[in-house]
Amino acid sequence: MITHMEKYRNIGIKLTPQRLAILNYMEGNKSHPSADTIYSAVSKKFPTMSVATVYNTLEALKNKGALQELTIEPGKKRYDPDITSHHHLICTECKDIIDIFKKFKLDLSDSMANGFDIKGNHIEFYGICSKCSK
Amino acid sequence: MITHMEKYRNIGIKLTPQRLAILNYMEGNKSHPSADTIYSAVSKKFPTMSVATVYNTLEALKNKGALQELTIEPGKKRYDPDITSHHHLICTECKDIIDIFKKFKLDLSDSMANGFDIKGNHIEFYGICSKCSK
DNA sequence: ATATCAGTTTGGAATTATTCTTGTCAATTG
DNA sequence: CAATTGACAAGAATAATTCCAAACTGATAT
Repeated sequence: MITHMEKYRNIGIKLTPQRLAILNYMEGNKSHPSADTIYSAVSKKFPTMSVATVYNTLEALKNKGALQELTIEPGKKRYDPDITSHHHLICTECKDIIDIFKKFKLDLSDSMANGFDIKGNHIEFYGICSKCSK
Repeated sequence: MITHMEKYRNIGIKLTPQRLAILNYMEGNKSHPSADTIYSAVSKKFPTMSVATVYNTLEALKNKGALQELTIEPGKKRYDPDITSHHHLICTECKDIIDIFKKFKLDLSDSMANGFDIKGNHIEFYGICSKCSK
């Protein structure tokens, strides 16, 4: 059985209490929080932590493939601990984001790819959520 | 025949030299520039223009449907004068963006839509462009 | 168990992108 | 022509993020 600690060690970066706190906060988190939201939450239990640590940790975890950065809301990055390829449905009013796990066929012809080595794709569906449409 | 001026008048905002300069810069522009890039370019011919005017104009043009705002590169918005629905292929190295005009079937079941009133979608393909892969 | 050191944290300054405010001017209206 | 409105410039203010230098610490090798 793999414990949290073992799993976290496999990420390949030095474990510190601050990083553990961020990892625990992100574990299973479906709210796609921004750095600021993460900082607010984690610094409650860790009052001396600086925002720089949050940014450093998120960048390190992204580079190790432990989470993904979402470029969905203008002006800020958001983070998702689910690193499997999936898509997102975004409310243009409240910026709420929900996950879409359906697979789509998205082949580009060579001529369209224009010499690109294509690594992946991401679909954003946008609309108005039920709360905001009331 | 519709002249530029007539076409621009149809946008529905008051035309000013500054706005014309921005419209002319964006006309047919495939480079998906940021506000800063637009400011740099347009202020060469219009040295007294302020960044606020660029932001105001881009916001106004977006609201009038004369261009679209792209949330693709973290940390800054980019703008596209092509308002038809299309997708983008982004180089993760140099942030170059090229247009993809192919149509894809992207239906979501009602259960996945989760009460959302879906208005549209946008696919970003990402990869490494030929220049950067060298 | 301890020393070592590369990697990490902190707090604040700096930077970047964007928005806001204020005074001014130009165009339109009455 | 006076009043109103809309737009502009310049710079201040804000928000998100990055950078920096000094102090600290987890992991590894002794």
